Amino acid sequence: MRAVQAAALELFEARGFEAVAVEEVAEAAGVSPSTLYRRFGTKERLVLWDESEARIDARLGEVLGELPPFQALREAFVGAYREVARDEVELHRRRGALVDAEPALASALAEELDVARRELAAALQAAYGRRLSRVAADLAARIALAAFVTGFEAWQRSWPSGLLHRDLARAFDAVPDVVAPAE
Amino acid sequence: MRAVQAAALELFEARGFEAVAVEEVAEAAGVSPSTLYRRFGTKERLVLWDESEARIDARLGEVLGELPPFQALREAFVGAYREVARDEVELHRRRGALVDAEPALASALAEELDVARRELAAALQAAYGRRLSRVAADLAARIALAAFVTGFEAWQRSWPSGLLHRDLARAFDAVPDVVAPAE
DNA sequence: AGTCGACATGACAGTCACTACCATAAGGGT
DNA sequence: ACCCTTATGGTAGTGACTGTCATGTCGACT
Repeated sequence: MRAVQAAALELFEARGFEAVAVEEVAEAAGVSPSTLYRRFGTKERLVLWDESEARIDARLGEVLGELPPFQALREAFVGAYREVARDEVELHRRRGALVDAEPALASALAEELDVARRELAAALQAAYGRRLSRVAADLAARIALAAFVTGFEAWQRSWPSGLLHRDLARAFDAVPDVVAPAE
Repeated sequence: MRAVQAAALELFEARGFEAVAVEEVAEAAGVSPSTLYRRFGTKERLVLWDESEARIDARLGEVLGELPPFQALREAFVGAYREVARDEVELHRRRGALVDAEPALASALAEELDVARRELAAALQAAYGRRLSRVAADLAARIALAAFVTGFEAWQRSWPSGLLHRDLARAFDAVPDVVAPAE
């Protein structure tokens, strides 16, 4: 899988996402289109597929219920990226750059985040029960994802001087100011 | 356009979004597939196309710079829906129900919101200049859209007793509590 | 009235992501 | 050797979407 994604990134970076047919990626990676679709599902997931999402879920499982809802989300996202290997960070950056450059990928990312939002809201509801209304759980999940993506993009712009988990933390901490600015 | 959308909604509600081919919508509406694609662009936009978005933009133009950034966004969304005709509200509800029922439409909506987020962030930057950092503008736009959609969905669930603009206002007002809960 | 140009529409052919469906290996246990 | 499971490759389709060209319609201009 990693090898297939690597081959796909090479091709997409060189010639553009739309200009490369899935069949070419399959050939370059040495697998059949059938297998490729079975594993990745869509052309976009060749880029968006990410092993490290599991770490966010794991961290969230540890802190859910221990902290207030939004703080738990903050810790899940920030904590998950506190220790990542250097080559993995480089992969995040390449994929992020590709997403920024290709509208089709930006759209697909928006879809995936929408799915993630549903799962986060459901996890919050399960952990906090009726202490958290449906509307509040939904809002918390949406705002946390907003902070996450904003922090990630800020990190991309600050490359290579920035630290991902630090930029994420900054984005989360900026939320209260943005919502109720002193002005 | 309204007529075409009406025909599309009838078909999609009756037989499901995926089960209806664009060609069938074209025939039912009495236009050619060519024209249909030229006007709506994608199959999903047959449902998502919305005349009233212009009112949000208009209201935003009035209050941008007059209020603090997030308050301006709040007023743009809430104010735009304060006075809407009854049949138009009914159309919103039908389209919202379809979006909830059809994953393909939910994905497409996520994409459109992502585009809207970019435009909002750009408008904020233009209006507030360097008083608002890029990260803050991005966050404000994302959070406002989060509150908007959350409020819209809450309104759908409360139908027919709720008022759209009131549920929107509630969602926006819930944001500070969600971010920093007393617990 | 007649003519030209702009513009919307329709028809046609083609591309490509994606989906069944079936056949074929490749291990793994009995 | 015998299956049973699982992963893979191949093949034939579907349907959304694009590009292009021809046709009509309407208004402006002479």
